[in-house]
Amino acid sequence: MPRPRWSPAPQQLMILQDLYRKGMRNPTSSQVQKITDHLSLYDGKIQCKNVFYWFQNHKARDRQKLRKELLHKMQKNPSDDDDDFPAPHQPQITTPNNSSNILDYNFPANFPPNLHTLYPHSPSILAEGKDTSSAQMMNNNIENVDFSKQCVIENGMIRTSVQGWFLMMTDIGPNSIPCCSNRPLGTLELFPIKATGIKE
Amino acid sequence: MPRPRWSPAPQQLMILQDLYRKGMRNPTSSQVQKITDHLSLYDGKIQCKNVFYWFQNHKARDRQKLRKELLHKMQKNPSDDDDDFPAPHQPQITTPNNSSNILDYNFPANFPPNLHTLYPHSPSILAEGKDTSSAQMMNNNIENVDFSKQCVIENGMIRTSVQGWFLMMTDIGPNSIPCCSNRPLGTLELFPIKATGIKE
DNA sequence: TAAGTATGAATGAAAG
DNA sequence: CTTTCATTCATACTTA
Repeated sequence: MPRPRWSPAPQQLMILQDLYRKGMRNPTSSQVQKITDHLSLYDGKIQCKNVFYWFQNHKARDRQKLRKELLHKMQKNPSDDDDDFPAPHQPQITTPNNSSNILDYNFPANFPPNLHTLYPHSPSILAEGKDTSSAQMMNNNIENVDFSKQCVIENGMIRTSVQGWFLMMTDIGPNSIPCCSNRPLGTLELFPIKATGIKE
Repeated sequence: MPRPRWSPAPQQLMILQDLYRKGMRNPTSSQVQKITDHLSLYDGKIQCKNVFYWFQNHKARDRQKLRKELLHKMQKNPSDDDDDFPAPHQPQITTPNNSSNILDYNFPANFPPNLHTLYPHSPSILAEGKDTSSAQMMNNNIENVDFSKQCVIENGMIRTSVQGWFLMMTDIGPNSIPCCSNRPLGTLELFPIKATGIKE
């Protein structure tokens, strides 16, 4: 008997959207736990995986949409490729808020992400491989299989190190932005109050 | 309209699951090669990297699931435990094939991994000093547990810092890694299917 | 109801 | 290895 999939209640959706709007992209386990706990006030059947998937999907589709718009823009103004990007996002460092409400979540300094993170492709290189490395062989086609038709993904496990310009903007990791990652979560009460004043 | 990403055929999936169930976790390059070669009988478009990634993901998510279940049982009653992250599959013992094919794989001596493999430092569940990524678990968070040392030993995988990253997997031979060398390699002839001497 | 869409869920691929 | 990204599947919902 497959349980019907979770569907966020309006209140839950508002909270999630607000958190997302505030910059939350990859909530940590504790955050997911607390969010789930809080959202369960509105829907007892919510699970952590729902919150997790919600952020995954929302982020992915937001990015997808952005990518599509960008592509569309670049098709119209091909000459403006580089200038088409908005000005480099200024790191909006918000003052670390030590409020216990999770709705006071402050987005990290590197938010929103630069568009370069959407296409962080680097030219692949070939590398010498040892026959005992299974990872190394991944871009080797087996002999009796022909992949000439499709666009074979040739960049295997080896990538160049030219990544300084896009690595710095990778997102909100637990160990990236100190002001947002090392909160004393053990004593933090993320949902002390009911979510009020949230706008849609 | 090329299919951009490989999707295992049911037969392939059964074979992979069976190998995994038998204890295969980090197949060596030759093993991946043999598996890929064999699975290509069911899907000509399979590549070595597909097999490699399958094991990587399956292992990671299986481990993740184990972690969650363990924490669940240690935190609360497992009475109502249908929530949270789903189990991708349940190990179901199938009739072992005694022919000289893939199913003859014998799992290593250190399999299955006990809980110490997952928590080598006797995790204190309630510790909340550090945030873990939400992808790791959906319901509970564990404190930081460092597997790196053990993983290097156990998997024989190292990382170089040159040119991005690089995976090197040492082949577990009869005289390589002591803790994993008890594998009966003599019966590891996974795919002696081809009657014609291909090579070697 | 069929077609199209929005989105929860899952997983292959890859980055870190 | 862990974590994240991209793609796809599955299904509830919307629309004509």
